[in-house]
Amino acid sequence: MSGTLNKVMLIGHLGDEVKIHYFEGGNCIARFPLATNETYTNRQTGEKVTNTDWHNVVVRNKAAEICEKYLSKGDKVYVEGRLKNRQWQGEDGNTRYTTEVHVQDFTFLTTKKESMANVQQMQETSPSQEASKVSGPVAPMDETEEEDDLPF
Amino acid sequence: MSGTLNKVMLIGHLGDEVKIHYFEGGNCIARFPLATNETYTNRQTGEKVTNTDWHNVVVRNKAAEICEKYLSKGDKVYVEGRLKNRQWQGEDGNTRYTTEVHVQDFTFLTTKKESMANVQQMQETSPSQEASKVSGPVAPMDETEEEDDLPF
Amino acid sequence: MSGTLNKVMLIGHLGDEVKIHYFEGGNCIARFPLATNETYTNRQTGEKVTNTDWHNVVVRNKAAEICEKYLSKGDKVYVEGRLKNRQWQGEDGNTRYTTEVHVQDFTFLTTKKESMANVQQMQETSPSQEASKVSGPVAPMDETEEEDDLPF
Amino acid sequence: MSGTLNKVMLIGHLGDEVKIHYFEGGNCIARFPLATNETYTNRQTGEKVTNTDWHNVVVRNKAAEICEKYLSKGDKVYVEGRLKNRQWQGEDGNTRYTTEVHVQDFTFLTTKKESMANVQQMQETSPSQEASKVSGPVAPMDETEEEDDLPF
DNA sequence: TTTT
DNA sequence: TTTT
Repeated sequence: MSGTLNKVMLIGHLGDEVKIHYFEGGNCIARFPLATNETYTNRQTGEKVTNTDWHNVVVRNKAAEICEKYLSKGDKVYVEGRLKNRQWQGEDGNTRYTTEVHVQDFTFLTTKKESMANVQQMQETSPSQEASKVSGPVAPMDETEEEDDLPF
Repeated sequence: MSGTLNKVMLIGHLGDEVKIHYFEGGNCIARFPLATNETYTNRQTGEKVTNTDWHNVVVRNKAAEICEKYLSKGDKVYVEGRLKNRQWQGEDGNTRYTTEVHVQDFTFLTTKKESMANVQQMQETSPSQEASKVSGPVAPMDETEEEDDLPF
Repeated sequence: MSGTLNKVMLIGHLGDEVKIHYFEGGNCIARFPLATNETYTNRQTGEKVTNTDWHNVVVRNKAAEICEKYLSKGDKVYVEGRLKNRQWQGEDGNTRYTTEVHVQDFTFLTTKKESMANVQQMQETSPSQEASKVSGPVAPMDETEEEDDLPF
Repeated sequence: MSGTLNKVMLIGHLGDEVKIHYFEGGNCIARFPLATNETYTNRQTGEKVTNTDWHNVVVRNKAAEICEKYLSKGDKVYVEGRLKNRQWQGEDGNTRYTTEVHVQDFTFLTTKKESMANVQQMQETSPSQEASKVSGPVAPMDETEEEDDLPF
């Protein structure tokens, strides 16, 4: 259902290290701040202005572990996902709202270690996918493999 | 400059009427809430869950006036723009943060009045553009008109 | 791997019915032409010009069957996918190239039958996903169900 | 008008140098091939497969000149634009079709010369824009400057 | 070949 | 607060 679209695409730099948190049962979530910039010239003064926007990026499970392993503060990354509003209780008892970018796909744009070569362009995987992937003899990294030759 | 990307694309329904505010000098800004839905089936219980995300959409100047004129509560619209964090002072004196979607392009997806036929697929125009458009004998609606003089 | 991005997003109308083709083994592929329009005003003559672009849309497997079942000529649809070049042998023996849009996600924008309510916003599913969906007692429609066990 | 969307977003590497062509009247067009990759693991054989897609990128006028000046074979770039079908006459007299990506926005992702720092994240400008920009005391590079202080 |  |  729905007929709606909720899509965010960012290229930016990590403002801090990736923080990962594990839940009971093995799920995990990683978070990091991502900075994007816009630059424009003030028409009155003629001076160049750079403005930074910070985005709360959230990644889950296998993708979270990959980000935690390979991304560092300052790295450039492309992330694609959806906007999600999260509300939480402030210390003063009031409800606060935060907008997060929940990642569905990403690509590292800083090339550092050759070891990370084969983990890029990761897609968020659901638990069912991961299960089947781990159990299979050859675990495909994403969903782009040709499905024609697949035995199910 | 920058080498970064900050892009949001939404298809959703207006949760309320468009509110427009005029500034001295003639600039204006319009705001409306936009709802997107995600639907999934809870694997434990088997029940279908619909979750709604609300987005603070912000439109400026000419585009704002078109939205205010043609969009109503419940209408479906495609908007494209960038994420922008705005901070404001709460009543308790604390700084609060809101994430907004600043619209650069949009398309109406609810077709109601034939009069709106020629205002769709509006692109945000910079002041310089608008100036030249108004002054010219024929005001192009977007940036694609330049191809007229090119032989392909 | 790769550090590249290949993304297409279209909202358009089907120019013809969906044609589906089944392979041995049960895989299938569906194709349909999708029209997008641009409109601009010729600056010389002042006349309004509408230009149509046609896109070769390709969908696979379960998503293909849903499109074939619910989409008809003239319907409006949002599709998201990747550009893919396909080459084929012309009758004259020369190699020809066609660019296709291979769909990863889509949303119906024409609302016709209530029966299609629960098939929209389909994501291309990998074989492993499909397997788990069909075999499981509760078939998740997309990848968002994993959040059930997470406390936020 | 239109209610349609035609959007392409690519991150890839230039497969060749930028070729620019000037028309009478000062307009110009630049072209270059852009490569994107997808990588997947063949589940039968277990071998990793990389597939490259080539895109015909087309840029116009000021943006074309910037690309010609700062982009070289092998550079990584983000381009955003629309799909456009062009037909031409083959040597055998038959009509051939080519799909091009007409760029509306781009960002260099290879950082080479500091001199290019202030030309990135360029947006395609229509002739009217360029005219007004050049004539103004301070020419904004794109449309993101704050419009609040503008006299209309 | 679509749609407004 | 929207929509299906």
